[in-house]
Amino acid sequence: MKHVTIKDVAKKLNLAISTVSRALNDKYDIRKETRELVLQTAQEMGYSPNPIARHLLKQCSNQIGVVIPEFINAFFPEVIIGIQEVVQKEGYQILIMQSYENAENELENIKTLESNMVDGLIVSLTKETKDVTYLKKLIDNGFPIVIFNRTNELLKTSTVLFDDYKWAFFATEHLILQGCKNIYHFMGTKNLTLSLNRKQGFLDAHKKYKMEVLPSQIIECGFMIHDGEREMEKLIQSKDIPDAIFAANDPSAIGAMKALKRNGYKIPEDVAIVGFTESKVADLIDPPLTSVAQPTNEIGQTAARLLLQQIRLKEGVFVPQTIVLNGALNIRSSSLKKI
Amino acid sequence: MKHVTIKDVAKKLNLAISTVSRALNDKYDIRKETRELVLQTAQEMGYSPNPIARHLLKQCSNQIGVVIPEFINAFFPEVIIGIQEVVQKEGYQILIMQSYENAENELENIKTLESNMVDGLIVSLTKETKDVTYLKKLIDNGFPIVIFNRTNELLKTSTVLFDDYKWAFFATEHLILQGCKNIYHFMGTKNLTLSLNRKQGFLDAHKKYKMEVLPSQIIECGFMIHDGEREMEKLIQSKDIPDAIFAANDPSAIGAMKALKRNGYKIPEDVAIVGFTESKVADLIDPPLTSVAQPTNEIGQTAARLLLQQIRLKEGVFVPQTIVLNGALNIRSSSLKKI
DNA sequence: TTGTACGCGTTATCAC
DNA sequence: GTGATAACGCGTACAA
Repeated sequence: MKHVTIKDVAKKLNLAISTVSRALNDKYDIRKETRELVLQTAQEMGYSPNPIARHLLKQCSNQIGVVIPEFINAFFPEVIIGIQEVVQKEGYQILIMQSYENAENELENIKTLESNMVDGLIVSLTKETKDVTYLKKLIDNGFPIVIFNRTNELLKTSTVLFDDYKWAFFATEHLILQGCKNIYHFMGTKNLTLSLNRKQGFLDAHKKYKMEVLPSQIIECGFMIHDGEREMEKLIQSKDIPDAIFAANDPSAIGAMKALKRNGYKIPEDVAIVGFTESKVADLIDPPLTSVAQPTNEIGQTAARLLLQQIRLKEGVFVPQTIVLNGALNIRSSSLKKI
Repeated sequence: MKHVTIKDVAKKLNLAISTVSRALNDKYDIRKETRELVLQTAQEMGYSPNPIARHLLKQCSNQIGVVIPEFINAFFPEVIIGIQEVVQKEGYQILIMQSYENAENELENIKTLESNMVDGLIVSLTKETKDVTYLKKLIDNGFPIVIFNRTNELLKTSTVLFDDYKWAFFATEHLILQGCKNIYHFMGTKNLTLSLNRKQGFLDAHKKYKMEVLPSQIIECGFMIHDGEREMEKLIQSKDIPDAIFAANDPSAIGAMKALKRNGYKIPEDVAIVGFTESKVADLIDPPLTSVAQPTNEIGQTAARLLLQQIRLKEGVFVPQTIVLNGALNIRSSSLKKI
């Protein structure tokens, strides 16, 4: 697997390395004939430039690293497609690493990408990430980083967020207006800002209608189907059945539905369900799931644009921007008590 | 974002670069005290080795590239998790690139990873990939590559496959035994071997029961929900309604279900449905979908093991292995005509 | 035990 | 226009 190098081409043509380099890069003054000769023989010999060498010299790579917690749920893959749509046009490529919702993997992924000289990083934190000192250090040193959705208050850099508070409020209000009196919230892990915002929306909707919320109505849950299933099963075992559940995302809502159906409860008659982060299957499952839709593609595109902007800033002063995107509540039968 | 280099450390300690290098790599004879001094100051200065420089020198990177067609469907992400479980233990990291089911992107991804000096590649082809000359050239040059699931007959390298033929046969037989007389097959694109194998299983099951298959019963379809939806909608428009559908994967089966339900057809009474490549939502949708389960995690692990084996082979003779994994048919109500 | 010098593949800055 | 050379950061054979 010997790679053909610029040197090989130079030797073959009895030219200096620098001449070949110039021909290849179409630089400075170079005689047309020599350039075309070089180009042609390079082609024939199967030469392709070695980006590694170029990175070492230029200290940049035209590559962007993307670090996400998981890609089992459709959310992150969809965001990545948005990212790719933007950066590809500008000649950048993305390298994706997933952390498997594990903070150690995340740190290692970030270090790997950084030392591979990506020009910038787009990150969404693991549900377990508590210590962000390394990321903070990178940001403080001026390394271009954009965070989306799952962030941490300590990270002062450009961020793309969803209006979690507002839509959690609306989702909860919708359940209240359906006549639900005992709504439980399956919240995400506490170290994520989005979990806190969604919880706050849940609380404030109750406050608006002067309804009290007991601590037992808020259950810290994971983001996967089995998490929702497990928590719901626990409730069922202890005969503690709410009349509605507002889950922090669709998979945990779907898990709750699984457990409820298995135990003979009817949705929405016995328990109404609302999810978050509209998934492709929301309207396929039985019953179709009411959910808050996030603009996944737009999140990716926005994050990518902010990052490219930051990368190209060079010497100017970098002012972090936070962009909050809007969504929609797709109401389906999982939450409609009366028709 | 100035990186601390080995040179900086050397200068600070008034040592030669090579001494520092040796201390860091714990090589040869080096005085304990100097080594510890170097280690400590390197730590203090925040030194971390530059992998790019190391790649250039060593011509290898301890990184493995993974190129997949898409990750909207759960299949590929699950395979990647299997890959990661194996390679991480051996000190390798994976860089993931997705081709968006586009052959051009795929080629570019492969080239990027190769020239970034990944030590090997794990690839599953795009549904559109017809020209595999570049991959073939890499393989012929001895570059370690493992293909899984979506392959092409020209690629003579280690491959991890699913027994598509057998399980397509069983899935079809199941429908026949349910009394279906007019089964349609939504097949994958023709250039993928797996599509041909699944089709052949479909045909041979009919042959076993002496049932004829008309060309119109086989419809080339994509792998996404909207593909199945579109093809089913076409059939409905032309009043050409089968009594069963065997789809080449779950999403296209789900798409077909969507179109059928929207048009008032009952599943399985009017049309029975069987999917392929068990997805997480198969038993959540309405009605639960019968599907062939593939061992996604095992596919990933096996591919990773074959690749590591090939990478470490060094000078030995490489003998490509093809490993065919087994699955299961999960029968649910979408295909049960009588209970 | 430590320092010197070279090379990995490029590009850029000099001379000529 | 073209050639020689330094540099990017690291590892290592060789000299000291």
